[in-house]
Amino acid sequence: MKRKATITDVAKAAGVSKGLVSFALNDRPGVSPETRDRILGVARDLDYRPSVSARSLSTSTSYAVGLVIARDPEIISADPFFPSFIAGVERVLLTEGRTLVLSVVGDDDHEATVYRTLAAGQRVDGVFLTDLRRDDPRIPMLQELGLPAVTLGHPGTGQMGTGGPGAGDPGTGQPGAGEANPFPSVSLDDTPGTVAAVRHLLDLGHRRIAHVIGPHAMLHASRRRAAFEATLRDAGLEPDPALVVETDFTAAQGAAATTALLERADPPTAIVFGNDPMAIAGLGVAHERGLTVPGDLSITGFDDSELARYVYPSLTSVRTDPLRWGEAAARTLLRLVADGHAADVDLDPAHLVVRTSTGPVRA
Amino acid sequence: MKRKATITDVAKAAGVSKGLVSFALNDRPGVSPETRDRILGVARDLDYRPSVSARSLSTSTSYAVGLVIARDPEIISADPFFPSFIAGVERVLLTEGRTLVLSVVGDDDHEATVYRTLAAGQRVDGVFLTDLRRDDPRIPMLQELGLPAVTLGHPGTGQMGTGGPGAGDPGTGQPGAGEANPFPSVSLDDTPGTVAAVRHLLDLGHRRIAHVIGPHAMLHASRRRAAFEATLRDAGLEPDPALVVETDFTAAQGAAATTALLERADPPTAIVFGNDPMAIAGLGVAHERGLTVPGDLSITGFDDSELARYVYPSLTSVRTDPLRWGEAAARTLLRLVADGHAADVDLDPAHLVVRTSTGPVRA
DNA sequence: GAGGGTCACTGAACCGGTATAGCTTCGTAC
DNA sequence: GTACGAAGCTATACCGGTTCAGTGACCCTC
Repeated sequence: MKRKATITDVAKAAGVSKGLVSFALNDRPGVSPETRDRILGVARDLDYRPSVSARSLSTSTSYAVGLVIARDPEIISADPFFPSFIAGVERVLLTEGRTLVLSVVGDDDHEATVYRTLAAGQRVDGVFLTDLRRDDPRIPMLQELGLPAVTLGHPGTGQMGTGGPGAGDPGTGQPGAGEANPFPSVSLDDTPGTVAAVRHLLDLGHRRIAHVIGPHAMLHASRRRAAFEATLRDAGLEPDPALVVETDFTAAQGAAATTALLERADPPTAIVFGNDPMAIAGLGVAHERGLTVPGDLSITGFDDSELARYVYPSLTSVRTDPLRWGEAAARTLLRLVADGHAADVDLDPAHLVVRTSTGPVRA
Repeated sequence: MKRKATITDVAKAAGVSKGLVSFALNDRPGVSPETRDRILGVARDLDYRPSVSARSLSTSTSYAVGLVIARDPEIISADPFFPSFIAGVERVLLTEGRTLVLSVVGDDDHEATVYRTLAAGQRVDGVFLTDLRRDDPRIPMLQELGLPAVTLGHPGTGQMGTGGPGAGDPGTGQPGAGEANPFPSVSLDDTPGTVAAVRHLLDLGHRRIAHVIGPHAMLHASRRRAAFEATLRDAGLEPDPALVVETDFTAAQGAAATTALLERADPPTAIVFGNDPMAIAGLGVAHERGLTVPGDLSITGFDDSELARYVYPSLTSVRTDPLRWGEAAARTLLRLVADGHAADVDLDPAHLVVRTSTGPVRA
């Protein structure tokens, strides 16, 4: 293994100053075409690659972006959202020569430390802010740190985009309409998907519909809950709080929630789950108890993971396209870092994919 | 947002030279206890954090390790192995102040480029080598690049550890026993798990057992196949090549393979799947065709993901503990980077977790 | 009380890039 | 024929750490 070529080596070999090599490589004006070609040729011959740390040091740029995931390892592995999202992010970063610095922290305490470390150590130029929480403390913190960020969804209204057509969403409102999002957001409005799922069940005749949601602290959970309840009210039904169960998104809690719901004196005839793993676990519990799906119980998932299509019965789910979400978020973050600003992006809203886990309520 | 404090600020504030500050912070001898305390105090007051790029530049160390995943985004999101593995890696890195640089590349062409870029740009100090392939070209490449690496499993014999007790493994042998692994390996012998799965099915009376495996090019696929076939032979059965189906690890191909197997004139009575998503998809196909599991068909998975416990019927699977694997791999890689060498690690071998997707063959 | 050794500390070089002021050289305008 | 401007290039400072040779001060020893 021979020593790596530095910019000085290239300069010497090309018979110019290293400043000029820098100019040529970053194609800036002030270099004659012939010299530029010669320099580029020499660089190629020497297999020269600029040192990222040296470049970072002089430009105060790290050429990397960060993703901090504050969820239990268990949950991450079960929920296909993040892997897909990351894949989308990578797809963009790769073409731009940036890298992704990933941090998985179990609990929230460490989370703040991680952001501080990333920011202070100049490890990353910007970060993605996922799983937004109510009055998310990370937003002022990142502002104070001066670390650019892109939020997944609007902090004010969860992932609400420009407003789901006709969704209403009277539950969440704009809490503190004054506090605008200081960061660009990339949103995929999941309200229409939730609404469609509930309407679909209503159309099938269901009246006792349960909702198994994610952690209350996460904005999208409360937003989806609001959409869920608003849709019921639109149909003239009063939502029953006892039919809303909060979980941590794991299959284990999805199963437990299903069991609890089915053991009630007046069990629901349909359950809307907050993600696919929980829905699949719910499917298992139903079978276990001798219920048929969708005969005795209809079930819907969320995110439309690959497996949804292949379980039995195939799972009606809400498609959110995390891959595209990751791509859009990455593009927005890179633009923000480069230009100092970037426009909000609204992706195609989530929509319902009807399969065979939902059916008419038993007469 | 005020400017970040540099080592020079600390030095000035403490009234010493910056060299001494560096010594104090990296607690090296040659600093009096009082001075050290004073410096550390000042550093804390100023909320000083060393710049990673500056440090990287002078030490030629990036304080980051890399993981390159060369699988389709689709597959990664379906297969819980990598998320868990990454979570394990993170758990260790976090305590050591290192970060993980992740790269997801769809196809193998880009893979080489990514390694070269990571190495040449001094982006990472070392990498994890996953999904080892037969005569893996990445090994000589990394050697040539001088980039430290840790392999998941032995390149010679797949993930074989010190040899599963009594497993025999006459199929794989040591191909080219001369080519030792230049890198330390962290292995989790999955042969005992495979053997146990097949034995379990044989004990239940199954004779026509199919095997749905991962890509042939990946070492663990061929190793598991060998273990599978050896176990059949031990029982006096001749393996039927038609009952071995190669897939890309996606649920889609798992479903397709199951369909193909069940449409044969002499369908298998049990199927051993290479991962859980495929097994779950297989479960779905069986149900779809009106078969009961395990009455008409027994099914086993691999990796024992969280969902395995919650599908119906609950999935008999082989537990491999990717989380612990990640932790061990990270520790080994850090040691390798720090000391220049590290010992191979053999984790507890995979073992079978029997649930309800396997049962006696129908009389 | 001079020589030797240790300890605490300083100052400057260095890592490999980028940024910029300044120096040639040449062409053109008046 | 001199002045001026621009193009092309060089030299050097700088980013923020680490490393190491060197400098005093102090103690010990004979």
